[in-house]
Amino acid sequence: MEPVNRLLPPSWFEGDPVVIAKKLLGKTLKKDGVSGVIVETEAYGTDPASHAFRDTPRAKLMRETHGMWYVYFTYGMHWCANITTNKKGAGAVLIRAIEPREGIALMERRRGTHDVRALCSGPAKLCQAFGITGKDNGRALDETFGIFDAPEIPRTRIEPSSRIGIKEKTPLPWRFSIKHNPFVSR
DNA sequence: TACTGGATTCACT
DNA sequence: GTGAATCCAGTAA
Repeated sequence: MEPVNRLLPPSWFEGDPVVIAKKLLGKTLKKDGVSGVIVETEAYGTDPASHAFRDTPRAKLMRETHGMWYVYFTYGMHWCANITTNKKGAGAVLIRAIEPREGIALMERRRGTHDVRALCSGPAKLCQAFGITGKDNGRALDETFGIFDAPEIPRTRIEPSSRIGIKEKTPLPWRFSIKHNPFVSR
């Protein structure tokens, strides 16, 4: 049994992104006094839906690191936070939703809402609530911005996701979420 | 250099 | 359910 509230080391993120994505559920994300429990993740490898599908500069982190933050900008206004995973092949896990725990007042200010369920129920929402931006891209996970162990082992459901993934009929990416949790996206 | 479309969210109908 | 917001990485020329 692993000790509770331990900062997960980079080696913890070395492996198959699908496996890591599932194991991340129930773990705690902490950043500068704000924290919450991860309730939804998505795994990306080298499938067509993944940035690493092509060998581009942006995907360098996914191809060459594990246990680091990969933060990218999308739709002209949103940030999305991933953790790189796979040492041998490209991989990353997108954090899609979080159940807020600490620093809720700060999250509410950043998000401009008092609806707790709307604070982190989406990849771009949680980045706004946690103050995650492009400045965090390429950072190593540490005590101030990292993933911590949690005692509970959540029940999960597994489903194929992403419009691209479905359209291209690829098995990836895979989305994982804690069953019946009200803080998941959609 | 000039498009094109996106791992999203929100307001509006 | 639909469309706008809005910037950047990637691609084509």
